Order: sequence, then structure tokens, then C-alpha cells
Amino acid sequence: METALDMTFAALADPTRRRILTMLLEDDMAVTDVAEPFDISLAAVSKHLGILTRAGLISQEKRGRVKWCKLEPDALKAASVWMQGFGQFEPVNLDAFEQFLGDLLGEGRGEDPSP
Amino acid sequence: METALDMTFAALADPTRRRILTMLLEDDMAVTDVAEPFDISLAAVSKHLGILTRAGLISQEKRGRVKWCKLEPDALKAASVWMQGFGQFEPVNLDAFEQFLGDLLGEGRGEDPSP
DNA sequence: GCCATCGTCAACCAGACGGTTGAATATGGA
DNA sequence: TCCATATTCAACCGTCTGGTTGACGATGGC
Repeated sequence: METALDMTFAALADPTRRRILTMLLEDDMAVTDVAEPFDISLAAVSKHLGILTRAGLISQEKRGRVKWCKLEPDALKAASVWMQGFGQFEPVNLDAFEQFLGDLLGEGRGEDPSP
Repeated sequence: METALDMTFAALADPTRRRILTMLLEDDMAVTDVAEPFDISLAAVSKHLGILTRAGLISQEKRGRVKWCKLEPDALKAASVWMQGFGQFEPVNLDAFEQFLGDLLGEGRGEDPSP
């Protein structure tokens, strides 16, 4: 049986999907617009969005002929809580977050969760 | 290129590996002892431990003929920080954590990160 | 009504994943 | 020295994953 936590972490394991999530952090987007910055087919992006939707990380609503994608941050909450159960590190503060973003730059681009 | 975040989330996506992490939360363990509660082969557990090690979530140290596995919670920190970048939910408090554990019971066993 | 646009579906492919088994490599104890 | 214990390695298997392409169903503009 595949639990919610399984699906959440599996969804987050792909860099394309994480990048999509950070894009949606700024604003809701249509599928075509989500796909625009990527070098893969629209069908591939559509699959990624399906995985994110099944994991509950985003929701999709069709208005007219365009389907809008919206971030659902509450799904991240469960995963975040799971990790914090390990509790051996203090709640994250903004300073640590900024520093982490700096570290990230050396590792790969398009990962940053903030504008 | 496979980033650290890729490996962390992929490692967390498997329920066997999450259960191993919660076991190691209580104490360091030898590979054989880690494998004991599982219905899979020792070799399979050894592979899981390799994945957790490569993701930096645990470390392994050989003392004598037994290899000890130790939780490395700092690796979870990066992933936790990434998620908190979405910041639309407040830092987790203990009450929410207890409630979450309650919710989890209906979903699958062996997932709980606390004793 | 017609055509372009938005998005998904279906079939396919290469490669990774989780598991198995059996052999191999330490190491410790008698 | 010999044997049992602890762990990994290597080869293999079925299934899932991320990608492609081409055809297809809706919807909106003209």
C-alpha cells in the first residue's frame, strides 16, 4: 500500500517537480506556462503535474480550456512534521534559510525555493 | 546530475528506509539488528542502508566484524529547510505533531517517527 | 463552421529500483 | 587452525519511472 508520505517524498525527489513547485510559489499557472521553461515535452510536464496532484502537493482546476495549477502547501506539512519528529535540530530560522540558499548555488541551478 | 536534495527525498520515499531511520532514532544499530524486524533478505536491507548512507542520512562505521549504523539528522535539515521555504505554514509545534501521529495510525503501520 | 490552441491518452523505450539467491570476504572465538 | 558470524558482491528478475511521439478530445476566436 502506498501511503501519503510515500507519494509526497517520491514527488519531491525529482528536480523538475521541485522546480515546478517553486514556480507555483509565485503564482498559479496554466499547464502550458508551467512547461515553457523546461526542455521536455508538454506531455512529460503533464505527467509531472499529475504526480504532484496525486501527492496532493498541487491542485488543478479547469477554467475554460486552460487548466490552472495551484500550490497546496498543506501537503508539505505532513512531510515536514515527519522530519521534525527527528527533532534534533531546532526549527529553521530565516538566517539559516538564506545561508542554505547560498550553499545551494554551488550544487545545481533551479532548485531555489525563493524568488 | 543528482543533487543532495534528490538523494535525500528519494531515500525518504521508501517506507522501509523511513522505518529504519526511526529505529536508529532510538539507538545506533548493527546491520543484522536493523534487518531483524523486516521480512526481506539481509542483502536487501544492506542495499537500503547503502542508499541511506549515500544520501548522508546515516553513517556506517565498522568496529570489529560488525558495522554500526548511526543516524545523521543534519542531512534532514537541508530537506526540512527546503520545505520550510514554502513558509506558508508555521513552524511545527508538539501538539500538531501528536495529532499528526494520530492521523498516521489509519494510514499504515511502522511509519511513526517517535517511540 | 473552421481552425488554432490547450491538454491528455496510448504505446513505446531505456534505465533505475526493490527484491531474490548464491558465492565471496572479513573477523572473532574455540 | 577451523568454524560460525557479519556483511557485501554479482547476477538476475519483474516493475516502476521519466522521457518520447502521434493521435485524440475540448474549447475559444474569427
